[in-house]
Amino acid sequence: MKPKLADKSEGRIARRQKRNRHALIAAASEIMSQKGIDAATMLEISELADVGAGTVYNYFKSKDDLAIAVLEQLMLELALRIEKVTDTFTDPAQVYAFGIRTVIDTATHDIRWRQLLHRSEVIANAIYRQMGPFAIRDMENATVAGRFKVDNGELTLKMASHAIVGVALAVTTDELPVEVIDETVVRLLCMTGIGRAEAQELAGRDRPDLPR
Amino acid sequence: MKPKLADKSEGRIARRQKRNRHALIAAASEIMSQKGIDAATMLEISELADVGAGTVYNYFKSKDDLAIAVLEQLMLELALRIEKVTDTFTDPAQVYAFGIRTVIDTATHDIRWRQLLHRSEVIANAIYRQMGPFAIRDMENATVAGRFKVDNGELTLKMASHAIVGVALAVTTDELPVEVIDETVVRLLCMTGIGRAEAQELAGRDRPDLPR
DNA sequence: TTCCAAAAATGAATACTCGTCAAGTTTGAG
DNA sequence: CTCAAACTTGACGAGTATTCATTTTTGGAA
Repeated sequence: MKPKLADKSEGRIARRQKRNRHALIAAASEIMSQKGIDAATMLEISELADVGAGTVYNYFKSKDDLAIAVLEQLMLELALRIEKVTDTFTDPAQVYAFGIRTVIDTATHDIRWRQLLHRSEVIANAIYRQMGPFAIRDMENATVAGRFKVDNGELTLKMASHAIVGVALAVTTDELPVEVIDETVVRLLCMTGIGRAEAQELAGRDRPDLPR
Repeated sequence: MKPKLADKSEGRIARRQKRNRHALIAAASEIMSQKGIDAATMLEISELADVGAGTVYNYFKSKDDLAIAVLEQLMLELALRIEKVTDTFTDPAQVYAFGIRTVIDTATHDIRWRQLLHRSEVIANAIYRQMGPFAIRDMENATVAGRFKVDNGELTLKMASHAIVGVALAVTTDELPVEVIDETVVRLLCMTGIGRAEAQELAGRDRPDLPR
């Protein structure tokens, strides 16, 4: 800690560490998506990432910590992809609606997400934390524009993220039919204070494809 | 399985089995509430229930199965206590509102629930399954009475139960202040198709104490 | 280039767990 | 009393997350 490193060297270390961290998250993502978080073992993950078993703990406090990192990365990627598309939208309410819809669609259809839904509070939290900055901004914009009436964005998003995970879980386990997704989106939009008719119109609009 | 037992004897066996089952659920409830579901060990539980370690598996398929039984019992008790009070209500919408409110209050304030919230999908499912018959009946009654506009009670309850757990978890971890509970109830009522003003009035009504 | 202390990586060892199962015990009808 | 079915038991197998003493790597200083 004494010898301060020059810029170049600091970059080197940081880069290698970032490589390991990345490799670990990628490996964990791969295995956890396939077998579920609980069934994935730290040994498997470290082997796929090509590091020693103990090395994982230089980067993550625990298995749960690693799972959280995996889910937050997954969510951040999705949030950024959504951002790429919605920055052309003129109606801020539509931006929020598109976000909600895309998250629940992805959670329901993307195979990689299915296994992860069984740790609801972790994935709901990842949605809350990563989508938060975007979603709350959208809700505020839509409120200013007179479309929504949201006075507590954090609460609205907290409720929405958990509800989304709950419905996605019910759909993937065939407890509820996929058709409920449409209605779910409408209900979540209603929670923002917009009228039901407007919510249905919003939810029914054409949605552009996501990039990548 | 061949020799059919007489009524008296059947009662004896059944009673002993019921005792064991009850003791196991009570012990698991005690320990899981204190240390959390994951940290509770099957050995501890079997010792507190005063049965052999292997005996637990004669009554429950797995630790998760036992946890589910614990949570469902906890929820059923609450549902019945709610039922005791609300059968005097004349407005079916108020019955639903009272139920929602009581569940979120209990989840937030009862120490026994705190640790259990960390397995969101399990507890949300317990709420869904045990409150379901009551809550969905109330929503239908309220819809017939013209107070609510619910066409899919299962979906509404699924969303509500997960949202409740999410908010309760956020409140117990100080992520959100307890004050959000009022607004949460209003929002969940809004999801039933009732207007916001009516929802606020409903949520603001005096609530009788629970029995026991 | 060589040296060295600090940082990082390693994987064998630790400490525990869930769930199984062969052996023993209880049950109640005959 | 006898016996077979049903239940109970706790030691044990199979595996796991995490730790830690040891080895390897790193990058500035001489």
